[in-house]
Amino acid sequence: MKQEIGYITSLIGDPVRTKILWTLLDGRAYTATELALCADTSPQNISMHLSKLVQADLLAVESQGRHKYYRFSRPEVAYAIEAIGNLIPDEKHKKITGNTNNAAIKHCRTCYDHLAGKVGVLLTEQLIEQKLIEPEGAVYLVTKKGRSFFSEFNIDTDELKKSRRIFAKPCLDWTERKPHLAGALGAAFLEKMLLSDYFRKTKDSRAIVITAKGREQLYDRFKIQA
Amino acid sequence: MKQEIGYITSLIGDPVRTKILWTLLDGRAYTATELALCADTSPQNISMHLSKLVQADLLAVESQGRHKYYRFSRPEVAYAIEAIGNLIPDEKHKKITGNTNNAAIKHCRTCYDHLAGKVGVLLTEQLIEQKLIEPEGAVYLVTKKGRSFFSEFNIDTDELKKSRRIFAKPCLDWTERKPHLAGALGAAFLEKMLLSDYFRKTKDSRAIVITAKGREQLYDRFKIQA
DNA sequence: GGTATAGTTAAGTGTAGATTGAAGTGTTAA
DNA sequence: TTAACACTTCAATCTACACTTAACTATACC
Repeated sequence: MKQEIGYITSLIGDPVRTKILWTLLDGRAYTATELALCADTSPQNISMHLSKLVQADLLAVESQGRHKYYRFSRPEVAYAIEAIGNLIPDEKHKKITGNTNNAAIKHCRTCYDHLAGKVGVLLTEQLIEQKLIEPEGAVYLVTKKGRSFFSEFNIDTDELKKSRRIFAKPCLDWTERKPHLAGALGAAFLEKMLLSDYFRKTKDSRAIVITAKGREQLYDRFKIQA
Repeated sequence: MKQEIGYITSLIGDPVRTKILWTLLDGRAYTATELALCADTSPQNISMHLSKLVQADLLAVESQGRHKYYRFSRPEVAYAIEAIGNLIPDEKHKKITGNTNNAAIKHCRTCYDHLAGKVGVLLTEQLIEQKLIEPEGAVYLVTKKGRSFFSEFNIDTDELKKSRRIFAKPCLDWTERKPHLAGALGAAFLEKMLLSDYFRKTKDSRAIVITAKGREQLYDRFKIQA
């Protein structure tokens, strides 16, 4: 039973669970009650749904005091949800989540734990253009020039490669339909840019706002007018 | 309603519809009754499910006489289903579809309309190794050497590029977890290899058998012992 | 200690939507 | 021109499983 796709699809298929997964796509860990709010349902109900998702190894839990934090158990889950997002009938992507601020989310957002949207795609294209990373098969390699670039952000690429997680790979952007940088490097890069206050996360959305500082840097380094 | 993921996930979530989608993953077009057999349900029921999938633009229909042939409306649907396949709990992939011939399907199969499985991945690696195609961003480019290679198979790569479909891209293999060649080129390549009788499709499975001729060619050209 | 908050578990209920049965349209082939 | 076949449509039925109500455990903080 557990080894069939039907098991996975039926899990993903429930509207409440879909909302949970869609919410977690911003890469943050959420508590059960936060998710209950997002999915607009009761604590008991969300608890039931979450336990099913954990049992199927789609989500992982971590207890912190009386809170329980839920997040994706592995990046493939996020990739699959994104792939499903790609199937949403086009029609100019009118209502993306039923929310309103779709312009912002198309422009600049997180995809699991890395940068996506128009800005994410442009940035990735520039990293390649400037020969900081280069595509090789279905992954990206970091060039010598790239290694020193990332070290400016306190990212030790050699150290990152040691992690179990895939180092750097393209992830298809569901609004731009072009690839953006994902994997351990993509995650680290976004993390450092958030730390450097180039970007700031928004409260209840995957949208990300670009700070004045970030705007300046994006233009100076990459000629991106964000 | 139609512009939300919940709409898509709930469609994919039904067990009968999942079976339909999983079956169509071999790239063939199936009639309604064939699909009813695969999904082990009644004609009326399959008709209802199919019409929902068509309405959502996940499937396309073509009438031929009194038959109706169903297939994926676009490659992204197949990619999404494959991405979900990647989420099946590992445990050595014991029961892949509930069928028995899992060894064959892991070794050599179709993924939508191109070659996948161990052989598909090895072949793709060799195409890169021999500099017939080269990765560039999230797509593959065909080298000059590659152009003449494919023309041996009566594939006019320049002509192929004119189609709306993405020319050549890596697709993550859900058994090998490595990329294999997809897109218009991947589809054309498999088509020609089937025509040349290197491979033959099997009746009710995505598994593909390698002919003696194919085995020879794979070794001679690519040093692949299949 | 006591009280508030976070989350879980168990039993009973309700309903969306899959399934079935019966009757229909259009197509093929004898 | 009849019969068999491929598929659809429309009610009627059935049922899995999400949701609720209620009682419970565990942690936090005063």
